Amino acid sequence: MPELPEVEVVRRGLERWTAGRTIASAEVLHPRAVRRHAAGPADFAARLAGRAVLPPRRRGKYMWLPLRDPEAGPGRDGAPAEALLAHLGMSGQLLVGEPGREREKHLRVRVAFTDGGHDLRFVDQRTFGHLLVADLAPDTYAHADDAPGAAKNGEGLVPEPIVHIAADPLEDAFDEEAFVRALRRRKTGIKRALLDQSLISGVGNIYADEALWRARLHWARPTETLTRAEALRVLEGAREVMGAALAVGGTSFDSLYVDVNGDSGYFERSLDAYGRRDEPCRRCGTPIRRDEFMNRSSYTCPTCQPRPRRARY
DNA sequence: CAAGATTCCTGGGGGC
DNA sequence: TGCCCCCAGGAATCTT
Repeated sequence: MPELPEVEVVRRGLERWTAGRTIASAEVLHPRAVRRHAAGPADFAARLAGRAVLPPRRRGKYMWLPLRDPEAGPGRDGAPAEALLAHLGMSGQLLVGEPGREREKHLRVRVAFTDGGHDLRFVDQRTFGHLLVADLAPDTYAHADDAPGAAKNGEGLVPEPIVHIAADPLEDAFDEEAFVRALRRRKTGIKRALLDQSLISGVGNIYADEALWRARLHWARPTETLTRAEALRVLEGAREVMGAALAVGGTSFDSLYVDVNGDSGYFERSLDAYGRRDEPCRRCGTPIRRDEFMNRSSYTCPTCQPRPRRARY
């Protein structure tokens, strides 16, 4: 399941393989893959054809390729106005490879480039992921002191459909104090808050459990009872675990999460809580417990992460 | 308005 | 061996 580290691995692959190239054409093989592009698949393809792609950017689990008109000469500020926005959902893959290779079974969108080199394919078995072309809007999380000239790569801009997505904890723009304040103002359980992308982005079910295990907090802990120190501990746990996962190429349980070259990450063996039902806690040896919550699994150590007397879901 | 429930989707795997 | 059912879960959209 692609969360922040997995998406970042893909973003880096795109940076290497697509930045600076010009799109020749795009082909939508399954309309559901572009369902959030309101103007429809034909408009989606038309907006990509002939555009050059700038280095990819990412916020949380979303990534985007700012688009530029290659013929735009001097006299304009050169700042991109639109971007190709992608979310991988549960099973989405962005793959780069030889144009002539066989079509993947769940190929949804194919993008060809004017140089005739490697193409870009969006493959998605469960079709929870999607692509769209969107206007770029000012980023409310951006620092005001961005370097001059940065705008030409779309810095300080974010696709309009994701302006409500909070900064992620690996961004410079992430405001720790604002996060702690917002978290403690909520009246819900800590895990639900971590999964709410408008508070902190990039955290999904796997890394939420890992961050909580590191912080020694139970998933049903009411946010309004968290101390400042506890809130910072969860944040630190999230940063550490996602940073460690990124360093080894992300987490992969099967062939559904892969980088742009189709290779899997190695972080699964390093998980401390997620998926470890009945296995000994790596801190204290107590068997890890699985609970059901929000129609998904939550894994905790009953000793290190005792259930609060007053639980919130 | 905020919190919680519902909804979309497909193939792998377990049970019988 | 085959079939049925459950399960995985991000986030928009809904209901309360």
